[in-house]
Amino acid sequence: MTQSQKLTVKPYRGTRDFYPEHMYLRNHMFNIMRSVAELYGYEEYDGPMLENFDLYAAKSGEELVKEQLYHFVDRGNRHVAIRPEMTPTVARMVAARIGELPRPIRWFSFPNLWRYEKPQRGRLREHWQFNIDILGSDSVSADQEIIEVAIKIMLKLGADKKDFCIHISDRRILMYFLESVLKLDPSLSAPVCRVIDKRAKISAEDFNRMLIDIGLSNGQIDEIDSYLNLTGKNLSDHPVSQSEGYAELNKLLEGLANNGMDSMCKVDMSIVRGLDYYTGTVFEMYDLSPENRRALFGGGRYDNLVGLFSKERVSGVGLGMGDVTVADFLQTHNLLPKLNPAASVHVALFDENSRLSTSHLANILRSAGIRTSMQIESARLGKQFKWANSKQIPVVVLQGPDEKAQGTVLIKEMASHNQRVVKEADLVSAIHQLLNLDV
RNA sequence: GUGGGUGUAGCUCAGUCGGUUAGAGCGCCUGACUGUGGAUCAGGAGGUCGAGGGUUCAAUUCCCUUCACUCACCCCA
Repeated sequence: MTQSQKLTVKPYRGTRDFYPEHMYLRNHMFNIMRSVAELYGYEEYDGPMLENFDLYAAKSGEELVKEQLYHFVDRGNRHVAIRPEMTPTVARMVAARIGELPRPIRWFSFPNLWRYEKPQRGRLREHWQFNIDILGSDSVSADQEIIEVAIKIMLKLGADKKDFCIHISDRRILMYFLESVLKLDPSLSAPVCRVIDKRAKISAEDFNRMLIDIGLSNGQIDEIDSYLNLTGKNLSDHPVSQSEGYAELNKLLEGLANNGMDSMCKVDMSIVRGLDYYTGTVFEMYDLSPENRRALFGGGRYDNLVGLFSKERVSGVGLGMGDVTVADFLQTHNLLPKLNPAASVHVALFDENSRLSTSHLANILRSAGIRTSMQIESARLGKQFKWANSKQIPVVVLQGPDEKAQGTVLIKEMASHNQRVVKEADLVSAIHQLLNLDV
């Protein structure tokens, strides 16, 4: 092979390699999410990365299927898709056992998802997403629980209460507003929703012009303005307080306040969300740092996705949290975890003659539960210490001929440069002591 | 899909108004130091200057195309 024929080392466009330091961060985030989910009694599941193409053709947005879905025909002539989202898989799995699963169903997962995007900040072709759902309950308490889990995760990741805010709305209030207050032609509601969704990002002039372009009157635009300015306080005076969604939203806020979560939440009528299948509560979490003002993740209540597969109606509420956006949040707020050394102790190898006894020493440490790496290639001791230093391993153990003859071992603490000689029998306790001091 | 910016060593970047053999810092390897790492010193490896084509006596430099990265849109969570 000539130079020009060498394969590229770059990962496929829009995907990432997770080197150990990246994997460490991903595991850090996911371990915290997992522990909070389990604390609330949720169970972990997973599904295949490949699904029947029809699963997405049925319900996911047209854009998603036409432009962004990875799909192919397999050797058995089946039309197969790589999952772009997890919700259809959850719905399918729940439907398959609809008769036997005790409800509510509390599940979570960490799927990798694929979309044929043009890669850009915060959007890649493959990303991992923490998905958590509660299915089989219509109660707003389920909505509350999902939001609580999200908040607990943020706090456990190290976020301050002032670092983030969950913006909450309810699709039913929005629908009531559009139909009964604004008396909008149903064909206009989708484009109007899209403009409302965008309002935070665009100027008031652009906002008004877009609504005029759609065909709204100035009076209607004023109505929309005052609707979007509603908060929890003045909501009760507005005509939408007649809607079913209003009562539900109130209950949700009451529940959150009861558990001390209300300071991290606020009513925001401009929250719409793109997916068609949301029917009730919708929410998005925002980073409050000026450097990273954007939605971190979102979710909401979707009624009857399970109905695609089953006669039975099962509603659910859930959220998806992407690894990319959460990592951005941690970085913005200086919350990235310190990389843990791969081993606590490195056992140096004096020379080839001491290989067997050195290997035995290393195994004594491992039996005691101490993470221990051992020198493989014999090399100059300076090189071995240098290696341990570059891997930030805090302790190096060495048994040369002198120590061997006396039944002792040399222990060196790298940070302080201190070293001492202990009896072989005291090795484990001496290491334990050192490592505890370190922490 | 649309528009802007950027591609030079593993990384961060200089440089070339077109002209011998393309540089620095950091990192890596070797040695000074055959029982000890963060310092110092010396040396070394590593580049078809993103790729292809064009203009020219001569292209890393100018032109075209293409690919990749990146930002903003579009779209979407």
